Amino acid sequence: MIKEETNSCVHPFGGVMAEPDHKEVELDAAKAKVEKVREENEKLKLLLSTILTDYNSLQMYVSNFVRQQHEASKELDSNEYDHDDSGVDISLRLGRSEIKISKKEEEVEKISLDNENKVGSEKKRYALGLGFRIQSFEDANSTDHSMKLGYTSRDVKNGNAEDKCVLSKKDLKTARNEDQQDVLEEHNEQPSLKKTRVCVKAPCEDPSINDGCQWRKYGQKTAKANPLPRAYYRCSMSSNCPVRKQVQRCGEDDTSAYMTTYEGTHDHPLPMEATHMAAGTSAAASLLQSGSSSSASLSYYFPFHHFSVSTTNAHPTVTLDLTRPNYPNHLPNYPLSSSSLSFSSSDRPSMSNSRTLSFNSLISQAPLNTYSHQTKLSGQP
DNA sequence: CGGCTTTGACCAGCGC
DNA sequence: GCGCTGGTCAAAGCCG
Repeated sequence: MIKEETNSCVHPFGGVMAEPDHKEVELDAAKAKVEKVREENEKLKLLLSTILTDYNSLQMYVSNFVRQQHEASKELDSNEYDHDDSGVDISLRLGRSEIKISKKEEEVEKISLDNENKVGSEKKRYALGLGFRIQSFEDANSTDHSMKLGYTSRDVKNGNAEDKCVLSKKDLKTARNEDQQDVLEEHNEQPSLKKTRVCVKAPCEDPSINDGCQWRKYGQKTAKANPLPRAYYRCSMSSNCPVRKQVQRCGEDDTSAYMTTYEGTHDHPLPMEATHMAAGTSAAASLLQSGSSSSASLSYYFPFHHFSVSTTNAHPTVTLDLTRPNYPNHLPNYPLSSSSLSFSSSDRPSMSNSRTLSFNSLISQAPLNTYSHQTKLSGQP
């Protein structure tokens, strides 16, 4: 575009250049025009980027809105049929979000904020992390009661921990387990159920995708079901961060795919890249929240990827399969260059071009080339 | 030297 | 109660 304009400006006066001293004037004029066109070009670029941002935001908003409508109708259904698990409110805290899952949760949060004398309220409200909370609500009074019980037991435990004189390795472990249990209870508030897991199956040459977090390997095992080693990582961005992940090759016949399982809630702010990851997985985990397991409703949330939900072994698990594109039939000619498919509960549209695993691509293969290399599972070829 | 990985040992949960 | 298995620990080694 600029080039054409430039060419057309070379002889702005019809190519007539009678005198040599006019040449400089013409050159200056041409330069000025080029500069002007360049500025316009920049403005257009800026406008385009603004439009793209708006488009992404709008898409995210519509997606959230429709999802909320969907959840509302589901809630109505569940109330009508009075399932066994009615009255159980599952809330998720994944990524940076200020979306209230339900009015009940808002009330609970208000109560908890009051209990903490509103210290660090904003911090908690905007807490980052992969988290999962299951709370039982029968009525407002019982909620209040259960919460008070939770705090009381935790206070007692903390008190015991302070008084306890740790004498042995076993005691150390016990104390650590109690601390972890505290964290678990704090986030789940229902110890009988294990933490929600989000599995991401990614076709990748390297087992360790850079999801924005810093991980420290603390163990490796070969499970019987899968002879290939499974590596255990702990989040090392904070000394007490309870988040863990497991990385395992999916199978001998599928050596290029790795299953990464995330579990727990970060107790520290996450970098931008990790926020994107958490936002993506949050959408996956929100499937559990909706209580839906039908493929139709899952396709509704993830029209471009294969996914599944399981609750085996008391671990509610969402599996996102990035190795298997799942294109919707009703969108046969969906533009490949279309911008983000956002499952995000994040308040920021994803405009990052960092080399991280992202859920923003419509094509499942697309992120594969963007994995960065960190560590390797030993025992692989 | 500090941080990370490796790896054998230990522990708890679960099924029989 | 016992054995199996998955998850975790921690000492040793490696590396920048």
